[in-house]
Amino acid sequence: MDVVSPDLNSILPDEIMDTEAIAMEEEPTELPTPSTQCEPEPAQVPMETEVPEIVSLCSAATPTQKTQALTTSTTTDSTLCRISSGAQLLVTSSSSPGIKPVTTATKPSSPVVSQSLPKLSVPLTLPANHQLILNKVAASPASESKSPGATVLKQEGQKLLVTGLSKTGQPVVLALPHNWSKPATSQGTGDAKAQPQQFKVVTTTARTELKPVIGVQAVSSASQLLGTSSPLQAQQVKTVQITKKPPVSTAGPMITKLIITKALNNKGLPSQAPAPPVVTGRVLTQSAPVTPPRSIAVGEAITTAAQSMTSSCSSKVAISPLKSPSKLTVVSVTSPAPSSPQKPMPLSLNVALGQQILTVQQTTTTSPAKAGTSQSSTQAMKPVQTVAVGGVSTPQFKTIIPLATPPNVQQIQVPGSRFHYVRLVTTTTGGSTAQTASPSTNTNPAIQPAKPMVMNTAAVRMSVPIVPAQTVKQVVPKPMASAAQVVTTSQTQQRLIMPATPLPQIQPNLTNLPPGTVLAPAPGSGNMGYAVLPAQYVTQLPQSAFVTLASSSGFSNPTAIQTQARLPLNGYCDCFANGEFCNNCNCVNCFNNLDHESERLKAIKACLDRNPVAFKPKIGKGKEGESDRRHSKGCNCKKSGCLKNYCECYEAKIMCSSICKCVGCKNFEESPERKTLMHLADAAEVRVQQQTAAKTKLSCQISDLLTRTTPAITSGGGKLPYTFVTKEVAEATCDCLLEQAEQAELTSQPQALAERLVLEEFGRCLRRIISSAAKAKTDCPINC
DNA sequence: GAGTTTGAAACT
DNA sequence: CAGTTTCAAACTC
Repeated sequence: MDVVSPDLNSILPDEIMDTEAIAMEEEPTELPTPSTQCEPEPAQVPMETEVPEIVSLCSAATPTQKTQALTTSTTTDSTLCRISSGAQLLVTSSSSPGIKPVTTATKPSSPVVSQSLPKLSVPLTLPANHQLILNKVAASPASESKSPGATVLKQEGQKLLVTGLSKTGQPVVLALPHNWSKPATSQGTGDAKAQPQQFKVVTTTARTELKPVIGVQAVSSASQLLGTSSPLQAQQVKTVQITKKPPVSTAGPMITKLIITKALNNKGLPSQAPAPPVVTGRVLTQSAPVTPPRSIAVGEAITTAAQSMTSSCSSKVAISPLKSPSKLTVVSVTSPAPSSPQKPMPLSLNVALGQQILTVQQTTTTSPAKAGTSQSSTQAMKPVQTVAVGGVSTPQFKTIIPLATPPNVQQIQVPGSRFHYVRLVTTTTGGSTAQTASPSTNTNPAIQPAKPMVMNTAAVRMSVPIVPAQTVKQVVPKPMASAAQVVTTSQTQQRLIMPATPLPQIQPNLTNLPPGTVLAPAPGSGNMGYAVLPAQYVTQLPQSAFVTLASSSGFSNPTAIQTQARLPLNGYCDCFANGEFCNNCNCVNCFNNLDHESERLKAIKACLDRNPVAFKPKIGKGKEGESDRRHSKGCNCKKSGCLKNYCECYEAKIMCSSICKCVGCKNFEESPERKTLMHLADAAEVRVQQQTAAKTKLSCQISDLLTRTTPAITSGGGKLPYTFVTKEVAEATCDCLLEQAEQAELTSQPQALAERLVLEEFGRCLRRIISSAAKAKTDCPINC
């Protein structure tokens, strides 16, 4: 099960994330090829379906397991967490309070990985209470690792790697050990078979809409993290289920964070570019002080989280929504209940992205015998697991934020904040000693040892919002060891991937971790300011800049906000509203950039002060029991009848609801005007499709002729062969002409104009035929 | 492309 | 909370 289906990789975004902060190396070819058995099923379920079909991605997953997974997914009584389409995926488990920095190193067995994260490791020594900026701009997708700034996720063996070069040319590698679900420590736990570790994917179909509105990125990111190679159909939601493995290090509590973000938008990125597998996930694991430093793959991190859960720690996963067509992938973390009698605890997590709800299944290993169970001495405390997707997607960027490995992690609850923050302090690690999550010594031969992924990181402190507390339902066992789950300090392993595609209008209604969101320091909890930076930030950031955000003292000083320059940072800027830095927009005197970092942060703070939900998606799920999306605030249209794009409801292709204050609304189900508009829109779309198809057909016909007919073209430059005008070409041409005529008719063009349009179209067709013939003549003079 | 309309957000 | 102002997108010509 450790295996991540290669198919999943296809899901990976075209864009390549550029993470300068992360250094990664590709694994040696030794890695076993990923099992092909686990092919994500294309099953599609409406995105809003809360209980998506689960598909096992793991090779190890047996049909039975699939069935289980599905069954568990349907379970609703367990912990439910809604994940908004944030750009972040965060998995954390709290552990013991001890906050010792732990060094992380790759597994000794895996020599390769231990190379560094040059940038992070060295320069990133952050002063306490400071933050780390993680986002990075995606580079051109096509170029893969060769192109700087491109981060490519590769799956080798069962490992998932992200490799690439940052813009600065520094290697970036993210790896998911195939056995990531296994405990980091190579404890000869039971055989893998006994404990099925699986990835399961739940696929749901998103509703098909002209405009995919929902932050799909989050999903895709998650999928990337999983390393699935199968291409995701647009509008699919996938849930990955991970079976927990026994805790790795028993020494101490561990906290694992996983943040995944992805940017959908391809501004400036060639949308057509082939999508190389991209890795967006990174996980850092922090072992307890006692345990040796090590680096952990994502899977492992999750496992760790599960462990922590068992130890009455809460693990949280936040998935930021990415604006992707309609894919949503949720990674569920399965946590075994160590202390408890191995009863499987199905925890279902619901993720809502805009209108989408994902169910994340959490299964716990049922058999105690399995894995060398962690030493979780803690009692049978029910772990709290939270999955949240939130954040603002930034279209243009993907960000992977590597977190230093074994840093101290503190979960901090900021009063008044919906977000939980984790403070991470990582120490630079030589990296040589670190162990990979999947020990080669694994007792289960079936499980391929995960290749160690080494991430060197300098001491870094990172503050990351884990989960918006309010947005996520948490099931907290009464017998919590410590009441303050949220504010707990623990050591963790972390990886951050920051997001970012903006979902300007449609975002998950629940949790949002808006990139660019800055939260004031928790008065009582700490002196730290918290911020989530948009991916663009990274691009603008010089290496050293990663730290700069941390120092933003503006948070601590609320009064400073008052002075913020309103200028470009005002709410009118969509970039800013989306939590992004301005890039290629038309802003004048723009302050929404790194050059005006402090002003920007202040503005963000000010916005949040004014409107705590300023960065939340406007379109969310309706009231309980309502399946349709609706505008969170409702529109206020007066003249447009809510049938123009001025209306936010109409623009989002949703009906106005009772909360709207619009006047003369015609945007309701039975509205004839609305129906007419919809009909016209559909008709227009059909026409465009037909026209495109006709042109495509013509091109194909011509191309086909060129390849197979080798007509009697005289090399001497004689007449262009009329033989090109074959029956097929003639038919295709006629199609084009008819289409043109139809279009003219539909648009009520005068006959004269219609005729002219048809003739012009005919002229174009002829030119194309002639051009193609001439080209053929030139290209194959010999044959001719 | 310029000008107008529109409604959200900011502001008072 | 209501009215006004500002703004940029949507729309029209």
